[in-house]
Amino acid sequence: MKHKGHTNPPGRQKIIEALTRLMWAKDFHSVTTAEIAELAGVTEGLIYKYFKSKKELLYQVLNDLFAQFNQAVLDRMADKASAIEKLEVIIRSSIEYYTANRVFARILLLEVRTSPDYFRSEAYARVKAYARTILEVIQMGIQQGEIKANTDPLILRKVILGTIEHACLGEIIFTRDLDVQAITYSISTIIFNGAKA
Amino acid sequence: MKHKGHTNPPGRQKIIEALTRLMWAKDFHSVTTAEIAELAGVTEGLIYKYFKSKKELLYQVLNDLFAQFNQAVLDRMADKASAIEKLEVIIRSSIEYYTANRVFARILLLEVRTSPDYFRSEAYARVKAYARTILEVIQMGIQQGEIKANTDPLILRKVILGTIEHACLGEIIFTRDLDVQAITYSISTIIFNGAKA
DNA sequence: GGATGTGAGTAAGTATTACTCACCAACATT
DNA sequence: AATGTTGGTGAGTAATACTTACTCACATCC
Repeated sequence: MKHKGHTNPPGRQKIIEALTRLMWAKDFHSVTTAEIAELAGVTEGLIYKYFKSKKELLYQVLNDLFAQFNQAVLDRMADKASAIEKLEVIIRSSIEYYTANRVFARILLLEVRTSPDYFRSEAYARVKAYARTILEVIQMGIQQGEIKANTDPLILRKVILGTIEHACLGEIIFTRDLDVQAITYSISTIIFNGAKA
Repeated sequence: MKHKGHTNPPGRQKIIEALTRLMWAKDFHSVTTAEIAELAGVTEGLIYKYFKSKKELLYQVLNDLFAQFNQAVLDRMADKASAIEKLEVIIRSSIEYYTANRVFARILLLEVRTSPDYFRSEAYARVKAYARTILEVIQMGIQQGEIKANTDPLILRKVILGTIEHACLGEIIFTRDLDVQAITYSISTIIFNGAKA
């Protein structure tokens, strides 16, 4: 019998937690279903009751984690009036959250992107919605005259997201610590004021 | 007997070519050693004569491809005098090369980064050397007064590399085409002149 | 010109892995 | 009392990455 996905039984939650914990130590591919089942205290078969595949399990984990991340950023953005302030909050919050939740960051920025299935998943739909929010902030900034009128909003978003991701990747992979305030300031300065003298 | 790696016999080259060709159609993990061997016209055992593991094979493929990429960019940078011009060449060449060689880009930006072994590989050493070259260009630009003196060179590099990668990722994954000239111009404008009005 | 070693390649394994399927035991609902 | 649904088990299975023992061809050296 197949699970319909309208409940959240303890076994299911244990499986999600087990994968998340195991991914502190190694990458997704190196984690086996046997390990997950053992740590969760269930049988391997149960994993496939709740998730179509090992990958699908990963996407669900990401989906849960991203929902939290998204909410955290939106909350912090709420009280900022100007578009540039909002974008600064996005930069600072992302870096903060990524470094504080390395497993989440690794899943989002590295593990899922390799396979095409991800881009049809619920998790990716959430990521897309988040990206749209950023785009709207940029467009608002242009309308209000805060951001140069000739700026391509899609490209500015790429600059912002790409920079954030690249800035965190090194620290995530090598588990180095970084000074969130200093990096946020440096990034904002370059993106908003330009590098040219 | 183990292979010592001082020659490049036909079998070895066939294996590398086979993996590269197979990765046009699917991601690395979905490509099996059986498939590689069949397309190369050799036995599975031979793969493990020349490569310690399937991953090691991937790193070697990347190593070869990155060497070409690196050389192509350096050649194009050679005749540019100013630092900003050099950086523009880097941006344009990267985007051009990534979109023209999607398999290379996918390996470099997506497939290898998931496992820690990569960061100890020869291929990664090459990538690091390339990154150092970019850093030197930025430092030169600061010394010559082209780039703002208070710019953090490491952060500017992150902005440039992060933006390039993010800009290409979407197009690589969804195999969309992009206007290299237009995107290069937009990116350069934002990074060098800033987004703020 | 036999002995010795070495590089290129094969063939037949093996342990592990992701995934399946039939089944069980409660507990609702009809 | 019959029927279905949910949460969970346990014994499988095909396929996969990797290993080991083995050829064959060809240099080189005394």
